[in-house]
Amino acid sequence: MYSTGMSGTDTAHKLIEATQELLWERGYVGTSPRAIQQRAGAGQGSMYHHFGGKPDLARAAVRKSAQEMRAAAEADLSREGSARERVRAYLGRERSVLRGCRIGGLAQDPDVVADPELRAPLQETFEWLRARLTEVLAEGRANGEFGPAFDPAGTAATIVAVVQGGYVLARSAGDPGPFHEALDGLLRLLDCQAAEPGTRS
Amino acid sequence: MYSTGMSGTDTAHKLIEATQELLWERGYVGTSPRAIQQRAGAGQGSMYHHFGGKPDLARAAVRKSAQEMRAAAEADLSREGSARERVRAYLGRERSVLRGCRIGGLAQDPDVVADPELRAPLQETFEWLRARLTEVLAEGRANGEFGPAFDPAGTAATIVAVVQGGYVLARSAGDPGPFHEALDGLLRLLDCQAAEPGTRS
DNA sequence: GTCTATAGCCCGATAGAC
DNA sequence: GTCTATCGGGCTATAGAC
Repeated sequence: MYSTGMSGTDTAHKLIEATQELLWERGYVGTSPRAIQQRAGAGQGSMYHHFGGKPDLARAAVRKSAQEMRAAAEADLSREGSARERVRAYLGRERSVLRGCRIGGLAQDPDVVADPELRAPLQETFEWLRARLTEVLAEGRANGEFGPAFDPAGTAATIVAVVQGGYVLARSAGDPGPFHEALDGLLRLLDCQAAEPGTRS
Repeated sequence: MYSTGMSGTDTAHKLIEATQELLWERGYVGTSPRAIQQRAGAGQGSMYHHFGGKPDLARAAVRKSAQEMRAAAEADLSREGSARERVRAYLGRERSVLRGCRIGGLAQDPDVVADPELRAPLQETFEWLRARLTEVLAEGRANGEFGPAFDPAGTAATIVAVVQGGYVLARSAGDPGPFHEALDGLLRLLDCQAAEPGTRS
C-alpha cells in the first residue's frame, strides 16, 4: 500500500487508471471498489494490498488527473503567439464536452468536498489555472493587446468559470452546443477589450 | 401514486420536499429512498403508494425545483430598471454558494443525464434562462445601453455559464470567493460593452 | 502479491396485514 | 394510506490461504 505518487507496480498503475476513468464517468459516490477491480483486471486482495481503501485510491487517481489536466492547459498557454491567441487556443482545444471536466465534475460530490485530501487537488488545479491565465492576460495588456482598464485577474476567474459552466450546460442539454455558445460569447466580450487603435505596441 | 404535479396529499408533498433537499445535498446517486422516508417522516409503504419509486419521485422533485429556480430568476429579471441593473440584480442575488445550484448540480450525475425525463427540466430551465437574459440584454441594446456590436444571445449564454462555473470553483475551493470573483470579472467585461458616450437614449 | 471466502450493512423494491 | 416483513443484490472491508 502506497499513495505517495511514486512509481509503483504495474497492477497499482492499472488500478489508478481504472479509478481515474470511473471517477470521470460515475463520480466518487458512483464508483465502487468492485467496479475498479473489474476494470483493472485485479482482485480484491490486490487492491487492498496496494491501497488503503476507496478513499486512498481515489486520492491517488484525482492527483494524477489534476496533473494531467494542468499539463494539457500549460501546453496551450505556453505556445508562441499573442495572449489572445493563446487563450483562444486553450478555449478551442478539443474536449469531450459531454463527459464533463474530470476535475470540476468531482466538486459536485459531497464526499469529495468533505475530504480535504480529496478536495485539495481540485482547489489547487483551479487556482493554478486562474493564476496562469492571469499571467498570460497581463502579458497581453503589457503588449498593448488590451486597454489599460482591462482586468487580467478578474477576467481569468471568469474564463475558468465559463469553461466549467459550459460543461454543466452541455450535459444538461445532452448536446455540446451550449458549451461552445458560452465560449464564443466570452471571446466576443474579450475582443471588445482591445486597446484603442494605434496604441498597440 | 401520481406524478403529474397536481395538488396531492400532505404526505406526498413532504416526500417531494425531502427529495428536493436530498437531491441538492447528496445528488441522485447519493439519495436513497430510505433517507427520503426518514426525512419526510413517512414509511416505505407510504412512499411506494404515492410514487412509483425513486426515479418517479425524483422527477417530481426536480420539476418542482426547476420551477422555483425559474421563478426566483424571473423576480430579478423583471424588476424596474435598466438591463444592466437587472442583470446585476440577478447576479448579485444572495445564494448559498457552497451548496451549489439545485439544478445544475444534477447535470454531473450520470443517472440523471441518462434519463430523459429527469434531464429535461435541467435543459428547459437553462434554455429558458438564456432566452430570458437574451431578451433583457436586447432591450438594453435597443435602449442604447450597449453598442450596436453587442451580442445579446452570446452574452446571455456566457452569463449562465459563469454562474454555473462559479459554483464549481467555489465548491472546489471550499470558499465562496471564486464564485464572486468570476461574477465580478464578468460584470467588468460587461461594463466595457457600453455604447460610445452620447449615443445612449 | 494475489486469491477466495465471508462479514455486516444498505440498496431499491415487493407483499400483504391492518 | 400506512405499516412491517422480507427479498435478492451490491457495497466496503477484513481474514486467511497460497
